Amino acid sequence: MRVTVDIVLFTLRPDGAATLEVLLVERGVPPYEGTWALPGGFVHPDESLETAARRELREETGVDDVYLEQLYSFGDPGRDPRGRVVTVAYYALVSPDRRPPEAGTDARAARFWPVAALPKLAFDHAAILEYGLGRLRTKLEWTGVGFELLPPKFTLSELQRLHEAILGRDLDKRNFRRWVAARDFVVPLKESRRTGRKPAQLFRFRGR
Amino acid sequence: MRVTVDIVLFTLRPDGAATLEVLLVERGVPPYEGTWALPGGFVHPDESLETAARRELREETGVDDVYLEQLYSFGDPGRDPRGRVVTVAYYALVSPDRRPPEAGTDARAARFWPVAALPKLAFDHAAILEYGLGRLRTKLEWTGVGFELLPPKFTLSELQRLHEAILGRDLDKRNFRRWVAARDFVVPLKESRRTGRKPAQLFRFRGR
DNA sequence: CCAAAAGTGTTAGGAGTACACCCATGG
DNA sequence: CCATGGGTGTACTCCTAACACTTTTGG
Repeated sequence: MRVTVDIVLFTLRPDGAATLEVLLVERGVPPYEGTWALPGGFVHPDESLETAARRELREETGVDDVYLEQLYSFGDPGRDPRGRVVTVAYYALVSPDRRPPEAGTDARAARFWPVAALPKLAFDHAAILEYGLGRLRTKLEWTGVGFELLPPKFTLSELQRLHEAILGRDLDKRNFRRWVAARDFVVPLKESRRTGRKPAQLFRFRGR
Repeated sequence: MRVTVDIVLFTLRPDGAATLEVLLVERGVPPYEGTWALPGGFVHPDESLETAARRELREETGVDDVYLEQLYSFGDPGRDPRGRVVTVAYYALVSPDRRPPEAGTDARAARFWPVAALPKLAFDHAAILEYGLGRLRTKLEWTGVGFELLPPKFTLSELQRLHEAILGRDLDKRNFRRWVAARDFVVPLKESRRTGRKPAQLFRFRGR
């Protein structure tokens, strides 16, 4: 019986609308050659599960240094045509100001896809992705997770658009700002962003 | 690389104080022969993870038909002296009116232990148990889970003692009853329990 | 001066918490 | 009649949700 890790890595494209995207790789080897899949692969005998997840992410996509959390394990017989494979799924968050992913080992291509318009996925990866999305939403409501998806300096409007993108609904500006202020997630900086309009106060996360 | 399942099975001893207990087996085979451990074992090639968890529970302890939910996967190298073993942990809940567990395959003994007074555990099972306990507590606060720990008919006081046992603190009787009523978790029955004192209204779960 | 995004307060309803007394029964 | 656990209401606080206008800047 073999064990793999698969990673559902979310990012946010800061294109005004702030669309939520997931990192996928186009498989370069059978099975499912040419099909898009979550990055992942077999766990080595001497590494922990989380280490394996980080290594696979780096090898297959060049993405490094991410927030990572274990999600769920999927192990139905028949989920992998190569035989019995149990996968431990992780979810990860990266800010969009990182260099774009590059295809690595066993991958023909690596890129982000908007969660609203995904290609057909290999194995049971559609189910894994769906599970990750659900977790991301609940995490966001109970804890402050989500900050990892933004660049180090950001405006409150950007933070709000992030939450709206993940939750899939609009939020009230004043209530959202009160909510953020009540926790103390963010620290105001001495800078503001001079966009074409009224300048916006910049913030960073508290902690790190 | 091999895959096991381990089950953290909670029950409630209805001894007035309502103590929370966990099912453990005394290992009858190496490694850790003679040490107490969570029930569990290797996943067969043709069964799902959850099926494996149910089978192991039945084989090792005679316990059947339980509420079961996946908890977390533990896979650090070195956690099992037999080599690299990844375990998928489940947590389970049973009502206390079931017949007592019986030692089965590979188990010298099987019994419940109060979570407040546990023996030394094999492998990394102490960490797994601790994780399960944490999950049980948070589940209880956000959802109505916990009902599975009671017999089919129960009084509100019994339900309250259950919550107190799991949360580890006392709850206000009136507030607790209002909380239960606000969700609609329970349905009143036409019976009451004639205990030595004022009879108590019996309830069952909605949608059992 | 206009377009565009930033920023800001008040009110109403719901949920949780603290708190004390009467009731029904069996012995 | 008394000991025991069953059962009930109110007031306060806090969090959430609804809702609209003014400010600053670049062009």
